[in-house]
Amino acid sequence: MPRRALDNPLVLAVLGLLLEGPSHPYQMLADLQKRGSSRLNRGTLYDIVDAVAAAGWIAPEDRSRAGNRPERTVYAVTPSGLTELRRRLDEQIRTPEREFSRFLGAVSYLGALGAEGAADALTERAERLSSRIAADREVLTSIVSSGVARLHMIEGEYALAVAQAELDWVTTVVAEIRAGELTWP
Amino acid sequence: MPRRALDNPLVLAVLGLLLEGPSHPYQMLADLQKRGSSRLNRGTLYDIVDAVAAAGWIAPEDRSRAGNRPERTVYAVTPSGLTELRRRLDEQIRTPEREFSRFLGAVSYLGALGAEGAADALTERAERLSSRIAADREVLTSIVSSGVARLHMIEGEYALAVAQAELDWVTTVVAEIRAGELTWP
DNA sequence: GTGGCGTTAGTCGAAATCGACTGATAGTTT
DNA sequence: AAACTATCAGTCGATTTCGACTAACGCCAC
Repeated sequence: MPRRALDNPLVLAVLGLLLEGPSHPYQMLADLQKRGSSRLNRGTLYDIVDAVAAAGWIAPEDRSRAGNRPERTVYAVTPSGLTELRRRLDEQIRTPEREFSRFLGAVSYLGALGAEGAADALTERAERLSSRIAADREVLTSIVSSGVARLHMIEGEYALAVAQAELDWVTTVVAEIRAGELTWP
Repeated sequence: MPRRALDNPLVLAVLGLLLEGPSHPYQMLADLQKRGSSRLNRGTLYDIVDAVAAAGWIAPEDRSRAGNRPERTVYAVTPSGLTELRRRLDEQIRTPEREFSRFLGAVSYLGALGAEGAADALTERAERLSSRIAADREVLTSIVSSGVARLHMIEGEYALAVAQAELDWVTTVVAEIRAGELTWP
């Protein structure tokens, strides 16, 4: 009985997805990937779904098959699963955690690139970030104006806000390096 | 020969730490933890160090022991390790990745908490965030004014900037919910 | 001086995660 | 119609990560 597996952040994602309607793992994978979740392994998802089912938070609803393809097991959230979802949601929103992104890990050792190298790399990041932000913003507004409730796009707004802050920071740092205000010891 | 292990973000951290001087895993662990890195397992660190050493990017320098305690193997970066560090640094700074924090995962399903519940939880987050930001800011300025080069604290500045952006976003969303501008469908 | 407690340092079996593989269907070339 | 490719769905052995354990030291109190 996998116990530690229930710590996985995917648990929340699975519960959340199933809240919008019953689904099977393969489908969930596609949904999660469309919502941008990079690096997410199929095998892992099946393991998590099994663990969540063992915990009683979701239950198989149906074992349909289309044609002679492998059976697909369709799951739905149970009442206790709904409670658990709310509990986790509440807790994870209330308590901010220090998360360590790849980028944060990298800037820690910015010194090793030298002033030039650092300014260079940061400049490219700024460019990429800024075009990604523009694209995302466009997608977001077009979806919302097509009638989808803003609440369902709220995580997109958050991501944009954070990305914009990062962009601002990167551009000011580049400026400081170029102006000689941030010096290499 | 562990190959995938070299993808681990800890690899960069190990290389970066050793750049500041030779050290042994247990010491690195303490350093990394002091720099705020939460969730970081000792066993994992030893595994990574082994893998990095097998890749030839670091090499044992010394096997000293204090008293009759377990030997400690002191590692130092090799020339090829320095190259690799620069390569990774450059790449990770240049290419922004979509990272998925716990919080982002949670806001995606904010709906499940209801307007009241959401506003409540977000309010608490805002409070905690804001006091943490104040504390961090103070620590940062005191360190810099004590003579440590600003470049070595740059990741702290970045973290603060992002945290502040998150705080701003959370407070505006709370205000919108309370004002009935963000509605529950 | 010995009993307890916190720190130093590392090891190792168990648990979680990954990704390559299977094997079927549907559509498109050749 | 055989051959090729893409998508659907899941399984399973190999790899990675975890955390409980060992064990020695230093220090303080009783």
